[in-house]
Amino acid sequence: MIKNRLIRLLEHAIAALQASGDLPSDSTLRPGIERARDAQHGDFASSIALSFAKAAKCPPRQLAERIIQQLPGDPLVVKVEVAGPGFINFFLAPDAHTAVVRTIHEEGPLFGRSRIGAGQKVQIEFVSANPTGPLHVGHGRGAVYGSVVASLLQACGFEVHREYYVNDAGRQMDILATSVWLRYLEECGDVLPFPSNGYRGEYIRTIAWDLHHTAGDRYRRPATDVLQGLPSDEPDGGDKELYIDAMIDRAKSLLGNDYRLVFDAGLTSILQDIRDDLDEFGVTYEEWFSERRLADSGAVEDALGVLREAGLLYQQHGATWFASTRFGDEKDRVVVRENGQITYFASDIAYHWHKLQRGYDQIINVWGADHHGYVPRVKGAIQGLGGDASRLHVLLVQFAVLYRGDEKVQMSTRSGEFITLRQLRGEVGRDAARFFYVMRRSDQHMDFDLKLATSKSNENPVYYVQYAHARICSVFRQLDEKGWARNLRQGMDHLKRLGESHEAAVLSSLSRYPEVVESAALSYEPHQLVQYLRQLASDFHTYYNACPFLIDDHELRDARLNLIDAVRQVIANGLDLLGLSAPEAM
RNA sequence: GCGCUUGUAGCUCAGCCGGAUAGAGCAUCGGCCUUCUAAGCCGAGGGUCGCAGGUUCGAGUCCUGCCAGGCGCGCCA
Repeated sequence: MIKNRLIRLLEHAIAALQASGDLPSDSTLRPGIERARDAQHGDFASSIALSFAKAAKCPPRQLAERIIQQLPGDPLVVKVEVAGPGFINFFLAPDAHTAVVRTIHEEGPLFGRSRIGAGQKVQIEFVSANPTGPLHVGHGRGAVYGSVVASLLQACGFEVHREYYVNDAGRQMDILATSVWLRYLEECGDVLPFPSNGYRGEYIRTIAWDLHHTAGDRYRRPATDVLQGLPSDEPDGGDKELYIDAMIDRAKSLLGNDYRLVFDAGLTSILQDIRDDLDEFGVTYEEWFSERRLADSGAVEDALGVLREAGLLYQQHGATWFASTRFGDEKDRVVVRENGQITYFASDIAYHWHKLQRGYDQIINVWGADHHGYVPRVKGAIQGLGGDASRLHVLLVQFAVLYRGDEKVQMSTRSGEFITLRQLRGEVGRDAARFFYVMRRSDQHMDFDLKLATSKSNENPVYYVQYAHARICSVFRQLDEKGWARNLRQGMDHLKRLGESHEAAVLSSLSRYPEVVESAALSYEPHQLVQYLRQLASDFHTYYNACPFLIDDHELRDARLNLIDAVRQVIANGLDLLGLSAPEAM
């Protein structure tokens, strides 16, 4: 990267000034350099003289002059000047601008990838929705965001392990199993009241129907036994939580060993649906990590044992507490309830302990933003377990609010009426859905306009980038139809003829790509890549309208074809990282 | 009430480690298809960067207060 090359030149100059005593040697400022916004300011600009001026006790412009005097020569740099209050502007040689075309051609799909993360292992957990129902649109954003962050890190050389934590243990799953069983009994012909706290979705009936279809009446129990002696449910003035818990116990006692089979029927059906759904959405994992298997391995007891030995657990009111306030949490948290059951948090402690033992350099959790209050206790748990909490990065994803034009699409999980991710994909398509989910910063609220995402018009930003790719492919088809062929070598030999301002803009954008991938990856911000691709596409469309490519001057023609082929390659590489297709025709 | 977070053009949003004249898309208005795909391009209008202080060579960016929105404050998951 030319940027790093310039930084090294500056570092050299700073070191020289420090050696001669013109700069204090204890200053640790790294030379900052950025792309000039205005072409009049050259290609790159550094404000280092401005930030160093005070420490050097020297006016900024004068300091800038001294730094320039100490800069080593570089064939790619044709001019360096002081401008404004003390900026150092770098002007690059024409060869430095066009070299990227050659590089892109040589590296092809690998262009933009780097090795900065080489040797580092990253675990990233995302989505991890409870397998109690199909994924809805709220899960979609985290799914795309997590998968793109993973791709970006991988492109930077990190060894990435994608993981879905399957909450296949715990009370919610018991509620699911019981809901399936009650619907199953209805299939058997028994009319029973359905718990107000049960899962009412239509998919439960489907699972129950399948179960009845394959197992007949095997799991049927007399209705009187099912209902006898239960507390009253909420509509009858009772407590819905107590009622559902009693119903769960009833299911377990009446079904005995069969309970597990009903439970697994619900679990495997829903989990398979989720896997298929994500797969079709371009979201894949190295591992589906089972909470139940973790619990069965005794990991919870082990992890709590570690905390106990560290003196971080105590008993109060019959429950076991973790002293998370010692690590900055607002209050201590229960890990084992009075009734002896472990909490979700205890299970999560065990899971994170397991992650720690696997030796990752970074542990990334993608969570819905409503879980932000949960972060301190998990970080506390990691510290309590003797781990390094700075290795845990919790990336919060805000919910997307759905609109259809100006109309807000109401979402209600309670009633079981929500738009599923599958419905969204069906309505707007995979590419548009993915694009919309990552086009904005994920830690901020976003409005997702279904009408806009569905439109196949110029209103839809998805097609803008893809269209640039298709247009370039079309140019090469036209080249064929004219009976011409691109002379790659000749084009590379005449890159210097790319002197139009539009060509300069395209070249500049192309050379930024590796910087963007690196920045987007290290800051976990896929939207940077989206913004970049829109800019590159814009540069190309402008160029396309201003300059013809298929011209008689074959030297210039080949140079231009090489340039737009480089654009095509970079757009394809970028779309690939986003999990989007790069159509050759639209 | 406490904690976290957001406030940038009519709307949706970018804005890099604090840098030079705050940007894009949509919407509005006006142009460009006998020539490589008009899902495109060119141009115009549109801003007290929520408000008030502070930090400094320099603040949309950092700090404090206030106003407004969102989220979180279970022996739920």
